[in-house]
Amino acid sequence: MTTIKEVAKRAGVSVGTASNVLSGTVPVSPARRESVLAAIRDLGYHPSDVARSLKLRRTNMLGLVVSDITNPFFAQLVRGAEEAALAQGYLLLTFNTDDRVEREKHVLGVLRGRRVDGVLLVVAPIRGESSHIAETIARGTPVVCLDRVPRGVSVDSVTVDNARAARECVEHLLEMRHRRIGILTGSMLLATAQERMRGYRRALQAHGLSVDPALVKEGNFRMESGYELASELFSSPNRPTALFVSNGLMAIGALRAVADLGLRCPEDVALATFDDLPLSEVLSPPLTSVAQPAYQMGYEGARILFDRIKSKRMDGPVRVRLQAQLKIRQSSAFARSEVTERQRPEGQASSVPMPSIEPD
Amino acid sequence: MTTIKEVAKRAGVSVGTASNVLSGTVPVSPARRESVLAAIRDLGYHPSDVARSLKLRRTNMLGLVVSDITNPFFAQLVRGAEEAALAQGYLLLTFNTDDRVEREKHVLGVLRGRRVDGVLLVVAPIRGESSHIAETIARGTPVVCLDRVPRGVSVDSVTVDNARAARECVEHLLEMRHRRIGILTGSMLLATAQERMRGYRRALQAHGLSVDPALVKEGNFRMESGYELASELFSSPNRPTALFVSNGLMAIGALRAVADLGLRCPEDVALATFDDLPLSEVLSPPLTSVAQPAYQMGYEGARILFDRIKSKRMDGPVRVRLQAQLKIRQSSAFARSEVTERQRPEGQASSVPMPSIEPD
DNA sequence: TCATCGGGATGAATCGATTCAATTAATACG
DNA sequence: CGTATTAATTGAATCGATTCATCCCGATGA
Repeated sequence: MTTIKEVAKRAGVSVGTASNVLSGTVPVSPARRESVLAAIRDLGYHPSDVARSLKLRRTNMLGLVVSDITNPFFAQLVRGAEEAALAQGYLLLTFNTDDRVEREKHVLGVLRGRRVDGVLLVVAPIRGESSHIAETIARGTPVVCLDRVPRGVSVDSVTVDNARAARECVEHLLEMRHRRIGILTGSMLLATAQERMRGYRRALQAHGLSVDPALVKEGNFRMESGYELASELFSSPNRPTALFVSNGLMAIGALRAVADLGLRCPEDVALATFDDLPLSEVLSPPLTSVAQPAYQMGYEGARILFDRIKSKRMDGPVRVRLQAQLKIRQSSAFARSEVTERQRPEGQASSVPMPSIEPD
Repeated sequence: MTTIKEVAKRAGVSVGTASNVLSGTVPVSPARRESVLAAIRDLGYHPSDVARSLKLRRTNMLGLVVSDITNPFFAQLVRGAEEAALAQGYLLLTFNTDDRVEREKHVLGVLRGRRVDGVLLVVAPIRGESSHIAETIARGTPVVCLDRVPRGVSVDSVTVDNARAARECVEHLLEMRHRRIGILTGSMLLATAQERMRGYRRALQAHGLSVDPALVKEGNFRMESGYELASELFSSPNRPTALFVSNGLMAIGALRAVADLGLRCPEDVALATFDDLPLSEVLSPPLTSVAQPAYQMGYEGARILFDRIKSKRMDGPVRVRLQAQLKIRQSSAFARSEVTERQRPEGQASSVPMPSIEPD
């Protein structure tokens, strides 16, 4: 691997001059500049970002810690963060924690060793306070939390207005004349799960209904969990006529449970869910779902992080809250639908354009 | 940020000794070892991997370049690579190229600057030869290609036996009495697409059938492309009775097209596809699909890379070929099915356990 | 008593860049 | 022509680790 010293020697200049040609911050006479550029070309020189990072005490790398990249929601979020990062010349060191705090802590330690300039973090559920995050920030590494805000920590964040979106979604089910509406939540240690639960409760209360504990099931945001909880819920004697699921993977599990129990959706049970998976539209029935701006969340998070990094401000936390969008499809049709299978309107789903994998 | 020099000073020893305590390669007297450890604790010292990388001329980082992480197949592959990497103390710098060669080239340049120890690469389709890959290897950065092998380059690879899997899949459709079987391929610039096409052709030939060009549609492995091509294919006067789709995203598009055309699957048209998405089972109908060992591919690729890195061998390329597994479900039921909707056997799909997101 | 041996410890050199004080060259001005 | 001024260039110090030649000192043996 050739170094700047070799370039300088071949061009017959000092390393300082060679460096100045590279950076362009200090003027260099055309003649020398040319010979340096020629040397670079001849030797196929590429500067070492490692050496540069050491000297500048800045790595131009960000840590990106998510729960699980195979969850389409996080995959989108990662893409958004990547786009923003690359545009600023930053690279992403990506990690999955599978929602395990010990992995999260470990990863934060690793990132410290690597001297990343900042961290984008989707926190794992944890009982008690997250001191390791506060410590990371105190040590001088800015952190921006995405999707979920940890308790007891003052930290920048980009989240979705979960309560509002959940409420809107459940209200839609109420408008569809449902009165017994169940809910599958994620781990109640997570702010997102709590907020979605709150939205559910508010919607019911606004309609003079109260929450029936038998219809509330706490899971862990995974498909298996959705399957199991929905199975329990739907095989109980007086099962709900509609179900609000608080994330996409659980919804898929729930749908599977519905099918396995020989129930039909939406005729026997209506479904509405958080997360608009690319497949929500192709499923049968197409799923009514809350489309979260995952890509934007990653993108915005990275921008906030850059701002922290560049300004070096340590002032009060920036909290950005994005709005989600309810997409009404056929899984939440009227209870005791009057229309038959054949006649049911197809308008809703078909009029929506094909979802694009490519953001923007 | 505290340095080893400060640790040494506080412990009253030389930096050399402090370093020796850290590495443990050189014996240090118990008394000094203790005082160094105490200093480390007091100061909250974490060694800088940047400085260490510079000195050791090794970064313990791998580049991971994939097409698009929102494709569940690649998400799984990334998880496999991450698992293997972390186990060896390596970190992953992850990039998406969206199958654009210019991005691939750019990323390879960036990774060069970062001095990664190796690269895991899912190549983008390209016309002509991929000299940039050969150059990367020649410069001393080992590369392992995953899923797709570039043409004209001698490089390590981990791929799936696409031809065999495709053939098996199409033969299954033939056994289901289909005779007019269409195919949606990916970009024919990709080895994977070619091989799957070959498998399709071989299966037909083995049954005395020849490939009807009107039933062959080339796409780009994306959902939109699957939708468009399937729409064309199925609205033609004498449409196929079955369709073999060469990747999961296109299959979802195709399924959508089938629905939009008012056709039923499998009654009007049977479907079988590459890629066993987590939702394949939940779709209606559950999709017959070729389950690729994506996770394993990432894992194996990383292992091969470590071997190259550590052994520094530059000998002939290692080519690992993994086998895929055909999962027969209801989307490929008998043509002109005698069984009615209600009576159709549910065995196949329901007996399969819930797909796990967690590998292993 | 003196030479030998060896385990520990030291500190300078090194990795490959950036940067800045010092120096040199070029130009302008009186 | 000498000096002040500006512009370009140099080279050494620095970032924070590792490593190795060298040195120190106590123990051992003759």
